[in-house]
Amino acid sequence: MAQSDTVDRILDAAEELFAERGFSETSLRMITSKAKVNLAAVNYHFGSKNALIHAVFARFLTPFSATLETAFDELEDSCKGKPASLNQTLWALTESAVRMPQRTDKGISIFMRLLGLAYTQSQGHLRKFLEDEYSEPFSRFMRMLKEATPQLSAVDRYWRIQFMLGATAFTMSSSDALIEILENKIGVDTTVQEIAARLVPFLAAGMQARDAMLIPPPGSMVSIA
Amino acid sequence: MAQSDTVDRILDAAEELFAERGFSETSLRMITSKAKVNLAAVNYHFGSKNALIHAVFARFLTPFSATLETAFDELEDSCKGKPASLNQTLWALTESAVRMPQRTDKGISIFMRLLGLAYTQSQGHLRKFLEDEYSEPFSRFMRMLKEATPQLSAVDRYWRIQFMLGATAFTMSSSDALIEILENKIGVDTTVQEIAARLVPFLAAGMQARDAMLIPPPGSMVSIA
DNA sequence: TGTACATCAGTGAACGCGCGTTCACTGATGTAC
DNA sequence: TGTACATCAGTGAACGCGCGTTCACTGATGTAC
Repeated sequence: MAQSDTVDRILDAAEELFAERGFSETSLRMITSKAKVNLAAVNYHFGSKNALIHAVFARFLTPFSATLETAFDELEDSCKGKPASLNQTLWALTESAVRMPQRTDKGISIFMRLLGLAYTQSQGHLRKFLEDEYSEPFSRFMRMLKEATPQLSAVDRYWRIQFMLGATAFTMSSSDALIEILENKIGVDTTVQEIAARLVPFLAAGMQARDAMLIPPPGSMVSIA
Repeated sequence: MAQSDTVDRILDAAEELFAERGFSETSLRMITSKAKVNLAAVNYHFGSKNALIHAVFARFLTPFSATLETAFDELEDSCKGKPASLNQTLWALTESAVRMPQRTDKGISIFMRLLGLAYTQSQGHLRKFLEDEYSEPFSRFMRMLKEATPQLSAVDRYWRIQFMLGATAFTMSSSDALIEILENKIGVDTTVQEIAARLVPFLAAGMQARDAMLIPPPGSMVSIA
């Protein structure tokens, strides 16, 4: 018998369908029929649907977090003790995502979309799994952001980081659809790399915005010039 | 018999559960037992689960788009033919959302979370419903953004608008959770209004970032200073 | 080398369950004459 | 004013369906002696 590829076929099909439709909207029967394997094979190899979801994430997050650690190491080495700049930190993250070896040409957008879903769909078990397995590179990224924005108060930084995560997860998770809309509207074709290249300056500018926080008194907002 | 409030009780329960758990993860049985009405009442009053989802959105979107139209009218009046600034446009939107009469104190975050879900969960019927019913204020907002950022190319503007939508939908849709995390971490309590007040300058700065788009040649990214 | 047994990947069919929806029915209120 | 009928909100129970999971089983390969 040739070395079994059932496990990989299941993971490939699951990854694509989850990214397309979300977790609860994707049934095991969809996955197994796309993967051309027996329905029972999922539970045989993975144990449960939730464990399959974890395996899908582990397959791309484990190499990604290794790549990311290396990129952060190199960045910190090249900075010789001084903290890396905000732009450098964001680029290190972006480049690590974009340069990941991809199984398909849709690789990056599937990857981003899954991350977005993980954040968005309230799957308790998944959140817990990700926290248990991948909190370290995440914490490190947060630490570097903190060092790169010493002018911000902790509260400002917290919210602005959420805004960044939102813009990124949201855009990247719908990148396919957004690229298609732009193609239809203006006839311009776009790669995920180009989106990332536009996103980084937007995020950097937002993070470094002057703290213009002021809540206009009720009623005055519209009329002030 | 007292005037029936079954319809409202169903809408209240559905709104809260949808915001909490998403659409497919919320069953009619959860809704009817929370609303303390008979299971069959949903199909009696609304016809189907999808129609109930539409009704939940219509109940808050219809007054909101009216409020928004008024705010935009006032803003354009006060500008006397000149285009409104980016800040003014964003504030008009934010204020309209924040000032909406709320049924409960959780009103705004439920509202934002539902909008985020509508964008995020791939419910074809819902996207179509929203496009059919509420495309006008959305198009108007887009037009005003275009006039407020004449320096941007159409492509730049398109992507930056997506980044703004992402940051907003994402943050606001998780606002409850994010506020709680901050409370636990730093002991600071936050209102949705304050989040909005921090979000607007972030978005404005991002929209107006210098077009620093450049893709570093592969390999050079980490090492350049 | 031959035989007996163990391991393993995979299968086909069924399980019980919760889902959205339907349907015949009730009982209160409104309307026509 | 009384009676017959229509309308309407709501109900209880059941429907068929797709779901994740389980289980007894097969057949190929590996291992022990």
